[in-house]
Formats: sequence, structure tokens, C-alpha cells
Amino acid sequence: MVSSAQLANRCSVNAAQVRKDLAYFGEFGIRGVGYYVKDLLQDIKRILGLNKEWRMAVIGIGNLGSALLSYKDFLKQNYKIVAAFDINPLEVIERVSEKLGQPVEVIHISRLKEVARDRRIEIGIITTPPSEAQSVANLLVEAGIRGILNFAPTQIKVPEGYIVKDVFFTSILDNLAYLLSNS
Amino acid sequence: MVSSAQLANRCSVNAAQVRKDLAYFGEFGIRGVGYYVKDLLQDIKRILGLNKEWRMAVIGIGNLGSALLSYKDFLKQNYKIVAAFDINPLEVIERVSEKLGQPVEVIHISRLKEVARDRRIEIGIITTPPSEAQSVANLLVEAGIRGILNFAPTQIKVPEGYIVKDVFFTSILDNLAYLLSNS
DNA sequence: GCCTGTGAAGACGTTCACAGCA
DNA sequence: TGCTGTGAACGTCTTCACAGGC
Repeated sequence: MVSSAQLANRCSVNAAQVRKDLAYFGEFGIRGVGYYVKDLLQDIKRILGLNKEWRMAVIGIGNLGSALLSYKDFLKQNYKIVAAFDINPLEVIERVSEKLGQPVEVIHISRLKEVARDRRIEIGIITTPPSEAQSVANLLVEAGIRGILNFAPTQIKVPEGYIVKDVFFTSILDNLAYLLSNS
Repeated sequence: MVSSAQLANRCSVNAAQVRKDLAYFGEFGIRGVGYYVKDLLQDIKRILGLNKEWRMAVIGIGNLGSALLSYKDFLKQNYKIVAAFDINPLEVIERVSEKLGQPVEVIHISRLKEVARDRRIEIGIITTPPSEAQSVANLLVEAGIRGILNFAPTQIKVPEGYIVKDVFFTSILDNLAYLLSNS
């Protein structure tokens, strides 16, 4: 069992917050008792849409892209990278295979649409230089890939129905610098 | 010149929002005209505390850590990585130097405090496995490094006066999965 | 008795609408 | 005229406080 107060403490938030947020999606707890950890975990996974495997592609196999290729925490959460693309696959394959200690398949970006269909790719991860990010996003849209995780530090526009989430860690760093400057 | 409406459009937000946010820090625009781009940029940099060089250390030189070592966008924004630490520097140096195409100094974590003082490190970037993140944070605190950028997917606790900012891109991915599941 | 679920209150951030000024 | 700066209105998120149920 776990109580909303315990969960709140772990996450450094208010206990009422935890209860309200969960209550938004249904009734998962038992009054006077708390939440069954196992059930709660399953319920949260279901709510987040993590009760299925998400098939992803990484586009742009530089340092960051290849770091993601070997990122082990993805598997724990039902995320799976099923393809890697680059504008210069031949050059990249050698470097990355050596780095990761195993052969890696890197496909030319021109084959994105075809491979996306064959491998049922649902999420595209953009790790190209910012100058290429929008055109890669356009290719992803064209391939019908509705979810985009963008690591390139630039704003990307997509049509209605497609979703972009940015991972701008330099913005978070800017925030840190601001807080350090004023304390 | 640039108007709040133009800025708002670029960032996909409301124009009043842009004006309110800027006005919070002072008066930077000219009524009936707009903002001088050059002045505004300088003002924003000053507000964020980016008018000085921030000296950073990366702790944990795995795939992600070494990707950060060669991340070029840091320099553009006055961030500088001045040291890299690992629990196993000898093993790491060879692999990373090869990857980055130039020799890289990786220092044993036990020397953190000493090196932090000598190189005036102000921000620590944690890219270790999650199991080591808290103990690395403790070392950073002990070394008087007040700012921490945490890439390890785990909650870190630090004393009053120290600041931790998390970069949990799997959380952003979870958010993307949720939005895709419900649309 | 104890902890969840939840209306009500409060805090906060966003948007509107317009006065003020170049 | 045109766009900033800003009080007021509005909406949303957070917290309080307690009824409800095990």
C-alpha cells in the first residue's frame, strides 16, 4: 500500500495534488487505507498509454542520436527504437557500431517513408542539427508519423493532428543559470 | 525592430503574454514602435544571467555524457564544460577520445572537490546511472557547486540554497505517448 | 481512526481591453 | 496611427478542509 502523503513526499508535491490528479482519471484508492501500489502502477500505465509497445525511429545519428540508440531505460517503459536514419549512413555506421560495440543499421533518410510503414513507426526522435529539424519533421509528417520528440534547439511546425514535444535542455540550463544568478 | 505580436507568433503564444513577461523585468519597448532586437537580446541575456561564462562539469562519461562533451550549442550561450569526471577514467578516456577525435581529460570522481575549486566550477551535470545520482549530488554539494543539471531519471535531494533542475526526457516521451493515445 | 475523494477557497498565470506615448 | 505597458476580468491549477467510506 501507499498513501497520497507518501507519494507526495517522494515527488516533493502536496498530498491533495496527488489525490486530485489521480481522481481526475477515476477512483483508484481505498478510503482510510490508501492505494494498492501494484494496481496503481497498472492504472497509471494504462492512463499514460504505456500498456502497449511504442515503436520509434531516431533521425540524425550524431553524438546525441547514438547515445539514445543505446539508452537502456527506454526498454523498461515499453519504448523501442526500431530504426535509425541519417543523411550519411555509411560514414555513421562504422563510427556508431564501434562505439556501441555491436553492428548498427543506419538507413538513409530518403527511405524514411517506406521503412516507417514496414516497421510501423509511431514516434520520430529528431536529433539532427537545428537547421535540418523542420525538413525532417516534414518527412515524418509525410510518412504519417504523428508523434515527434524534438531535441534540436529550434521551433518546429506541424499540421493539425500531429504532436511535437521539445526537449530543450539548454532552456532548462538557462533556467538554472537564472536561478543561480538570483539567489 | 520587432513587435510583441511577431515574437508571440514565433513562439506560438499570446502577444499580451510576451509584453507582460518582459514588463515584469522592466520597460524594454517603445510605445507605438516595438522592441529594438539588439537591445532586447542583451537585456534578456542579462536577466537570465547569461552575461557571464558559466563553468560546468560533467559527471558520468557514458554515451550521454560524452555526447554533451561535444555539444557545440553550449558555447554559443556562454556555457563551458571545463571538466569531465567518471568512476573509471582510464577505461573511459580511450573510448571517448576516439569517439570525439581528440584527446579528452577524464578525472576520477574522487578529485571532484579539488578540481571544482581550481577550475571554479559552478554547475554540475549528472549523467551517471540513476543509482549513483544521489551520491554524486552529495559530492557536488560538498564541493560547493550550487547548480545541478540532472539527466539521471531519479529524484535528487539537496540542502537549502542548492538548485537541481531535471532533464527527464522519458517523462516528455510519456507525455507524448499520452497525447497520442488520446487523439 | 484513518486516508481518499471533492466542493470551496485561494493563488497563480493568461487574456482582454484600453490608456499612454512615440 | 500603432504598439507598449498595465489594471481588470477571466480561467486554470493548487491547497484547504472535511464529508464519505473502509
